[in-house]
Amino acid sequence: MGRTQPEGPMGTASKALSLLNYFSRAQSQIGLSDLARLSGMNKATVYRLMGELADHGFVEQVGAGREYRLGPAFLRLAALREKAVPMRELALAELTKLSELTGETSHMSLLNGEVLSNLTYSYAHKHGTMVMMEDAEVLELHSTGSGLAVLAFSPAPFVDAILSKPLVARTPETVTDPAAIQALLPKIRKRGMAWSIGGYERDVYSHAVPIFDAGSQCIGAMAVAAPVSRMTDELRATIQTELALAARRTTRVLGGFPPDSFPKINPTDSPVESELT
Amino acid sequence: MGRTQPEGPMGTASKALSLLNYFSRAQSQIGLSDLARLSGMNKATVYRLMGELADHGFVEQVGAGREYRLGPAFLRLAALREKAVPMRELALAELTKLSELTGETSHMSLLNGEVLSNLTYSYAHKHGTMVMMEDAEVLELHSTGSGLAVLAFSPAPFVDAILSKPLVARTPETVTDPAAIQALLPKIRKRGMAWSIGGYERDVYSHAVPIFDAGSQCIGAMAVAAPVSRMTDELRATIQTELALAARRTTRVLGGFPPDSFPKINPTDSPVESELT
DNA sequence: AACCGATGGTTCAAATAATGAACCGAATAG
DNA sequence: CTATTCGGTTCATTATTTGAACCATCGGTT
Repeated sequence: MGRTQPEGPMGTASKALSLLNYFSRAQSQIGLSDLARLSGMNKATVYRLMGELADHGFVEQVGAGREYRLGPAFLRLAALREKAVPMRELALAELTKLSELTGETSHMSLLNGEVLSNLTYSYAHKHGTMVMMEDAEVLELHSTGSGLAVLAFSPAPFVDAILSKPLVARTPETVTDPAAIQALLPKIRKRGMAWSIGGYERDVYSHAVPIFDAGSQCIGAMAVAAPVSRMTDELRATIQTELALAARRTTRVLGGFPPDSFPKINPTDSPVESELT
Repeated sequence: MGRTQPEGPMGTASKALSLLNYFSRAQSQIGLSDLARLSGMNKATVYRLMGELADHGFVEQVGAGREYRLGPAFLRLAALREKAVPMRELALAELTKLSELTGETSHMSLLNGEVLSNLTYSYAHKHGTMVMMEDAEVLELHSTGSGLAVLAFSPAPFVDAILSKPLVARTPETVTDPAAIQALLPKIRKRGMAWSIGGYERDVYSHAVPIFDAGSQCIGAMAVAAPVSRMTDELRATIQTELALAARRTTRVLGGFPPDSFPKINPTDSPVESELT
């Protein structure tokens, strides 16, 4: 997936595909004029491109306003992808174990352009409260544990590009100073794990470990998210141990390899206190 | 989805998207040259288009042969589609009930170009044997109950186009004579339900009812598939009654409407014997 | 080793397809 | 009734796509 976006003029196919990125959980239907405005393309161009997307079932038009929404073709293609590369299934198996062992919500997300999107998750049913997740939920790179884990193991130009944009504060705890975030990354690299305490959702204490592909590129992260109020030294130790193991198994089972620089797991390591505050 | 394919020259975006259609359960990885041959496009064109698809995560290259396979973007987009239009979830709810009531495998598939692709399915666990299904399994229109149900409620030009192509016999029971199939369609239209006995898999007795969208276009079918050996008058009656009800509810809950010509369900209708033999 | 026929990838002039300002008719708002 | 919106359409201008030919590399055969 592309850490290769702004390369000269976009091809026509790319323009069509990029239109799909404006659909989200929050905005599932978009009209022609809106789409033209959002994309900065000419209305006629958008009209023709969306027509082509519609011919293939990638979008469909609905209702009186003739608004567009994502089409049914994705269900078929996602099933084919999952059959060829059962990422979701394999990740879910690890997450299920991880949630049982830790008693907390675990999830895995994939890098998609400049954000992470949630691939799948697993709840524990040990407590009356738990951190909630959603399919295809978007996680920002700068404000989440998973995002920091990914940043720490991504190429410097990519990191710089992300951190040079305005960083929105999701909570009062969110770190929005690029320099402060850059300073965190070496620690994360050394530990092979990132933390975030209340940076995304106020009361969520999150640990995250990067996941790598066959070329040792970081493609996403596996994470455990617990309520801040429930975090103890013991829980932290359990999460850190089990998450590291689960993430390593996941990278392996997906056919990937951690980079040589990635720290080896040592079971006798003492749990690490947060270094984010 | 498109019953609108062969309209003059394809746009560039369409060419790119059509490349995705060569990936299937059987062929999940395709090399550049193969793809060029399959599509009839120039190798350089395919190379550039696949590069654009790869930039957006729609395909990825893998291994030594640099072969392409479908990318992770579909997982995200499918999740967004399902969130916006929970077809799969709603259909599965109906299928689960349907399988419980009938004791047999039920499934739903969507029209995708000139074939049906399976959306989801539900097994009953009443018997030791059952008809097996798979996600994104492809069903031909001429040789399956679901396909006949769709044909019977599709525009004549579309039906003619399908039946004018060579019809492969999946089993000795498959009807491959276009005229014979055309003759079946009025009966299916009258009953609002199609049958297929051993036409696709040797020992499968299948009933199918079309599903319609908001414009009363047929978009797919819901079906119950039982082993031929298990079919009795009683089971047939149960399947016909429950399938008709489930399909009607499904069309409704998806926001669709049967066309005016579609037969109303009358609970006192006597079960129908097969008219396919 | 030399050769063959594959493969993935690249080039550049020629040909084609994409583009966008302006325009429509319809629906809505003031 | 006027003024904006909307989705959709047109067509001369323009910029992009195209494809034959070209590499370099790989694996098998002779």
